[in-house]
Amino acid sequence: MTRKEQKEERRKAILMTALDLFVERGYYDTKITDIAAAVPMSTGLMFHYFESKEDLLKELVTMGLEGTKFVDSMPPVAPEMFFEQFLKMLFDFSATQPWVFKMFVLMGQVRRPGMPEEAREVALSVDTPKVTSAIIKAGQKSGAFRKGDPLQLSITFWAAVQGIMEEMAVNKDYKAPEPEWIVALLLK
Amino acid sequence: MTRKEQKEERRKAILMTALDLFVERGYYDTKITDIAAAVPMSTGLMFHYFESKEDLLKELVTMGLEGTKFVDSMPPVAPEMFFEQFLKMLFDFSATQPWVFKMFVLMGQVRRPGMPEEAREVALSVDTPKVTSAIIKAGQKSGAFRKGDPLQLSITFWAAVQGIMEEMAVNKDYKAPEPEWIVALLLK
DNA sequence: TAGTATATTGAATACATATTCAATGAATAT
DNA sequence: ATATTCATTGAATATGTATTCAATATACTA
Repeated sequence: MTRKEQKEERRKAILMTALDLFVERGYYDTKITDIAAAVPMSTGLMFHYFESKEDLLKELVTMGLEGTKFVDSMPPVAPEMFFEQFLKMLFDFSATQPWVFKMFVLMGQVRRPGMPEEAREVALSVDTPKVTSAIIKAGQKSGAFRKGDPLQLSITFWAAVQGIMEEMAVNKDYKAPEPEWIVALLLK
Repeated sequence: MTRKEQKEERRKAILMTALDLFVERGYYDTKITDIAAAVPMSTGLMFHYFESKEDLLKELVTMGLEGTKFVDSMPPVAPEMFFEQFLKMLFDFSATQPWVFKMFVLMGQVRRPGMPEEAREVALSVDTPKVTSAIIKAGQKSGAFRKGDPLQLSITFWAAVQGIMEEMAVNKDYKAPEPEWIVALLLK
């Protein structure tokens, strides 16, 4: 393994550790020393790999942004199926690929006011509720979805999902719910 | 107005300002100087009214705990109605008594790991999901509620509500959803 | 093997922010 | 009226934590 690859490995280890801690304890309550201790490595070395704590967050969110592209790779399905399949995938990830799941949670957290500006802008650069409101509109036409402003329904849905995922990230005793429970929010 | 009353007023003003900021920007990103500037008052004076920032948070959460008692004052209703009425009340509060609403959001936030221990313990001292799982169980008996572990359903419901309320607290363009959308999570 | 680049450490520094404090003004009591 | 208590300020201090840095070890290059 080349030195460059080594470095890349180490960077990833830091990123994954930071992701865990950011999601479990929150960005501001996670200290650089906490991340360093968990990797483990000295605190000073952290700055050999990342310019700053904010930079670390920004890189994570940028990765997360890439990740949102996997939505595009989902096979096209009817609106009635889209949300259920998406949630199924997401909740399965929570067991098989926790980092994908945590990334999703982080993206939601970083969108909130008060988070470091640069990272926040990256997180806000994809507007999921707007995208999925089109799917909801289609579902309403076909009659399976409940009446109501599609954007409001969409925001409500994703806000509920965010709340549930944060609970999952933090409460180890809590098992992922059935996707259909949550999709019921949208259906007639 | 006596001096004692004056002081009480001022304390309340600080508490309400802090509540706004804590909910909108998060506890750790809200600086004492931010609260002081918003009240407004000098930063030093803050410590004439409260021992510390953590103490301020703890007093807020203690108030919130009192507030949970208003649930007991809700007229007894059938399980199918309980959640819908509760949400209706909560969402109405978001317009008429924003502080009650924000308090609810804050309680949820302070329960999370990484928040100051004393305040967190107070917030955790009431276990809403456990309480309402009994109502869900009753609703399942009567046939209106969907199948599934009552506690898991209960946690899911409140996690979704928390997510939606945080969205409301932060996104001024977002209008409160219809309670029935969310209650659909529990119903058959 | 010698020399150069990279990785690593932990202590020193810089910085942000919570908290204290000495001084001043305003209200209340005697 | 004077004394006493409380409210208020803003600057000084303490504290916690991000960041830098000089020193050392380790890995690569020729």
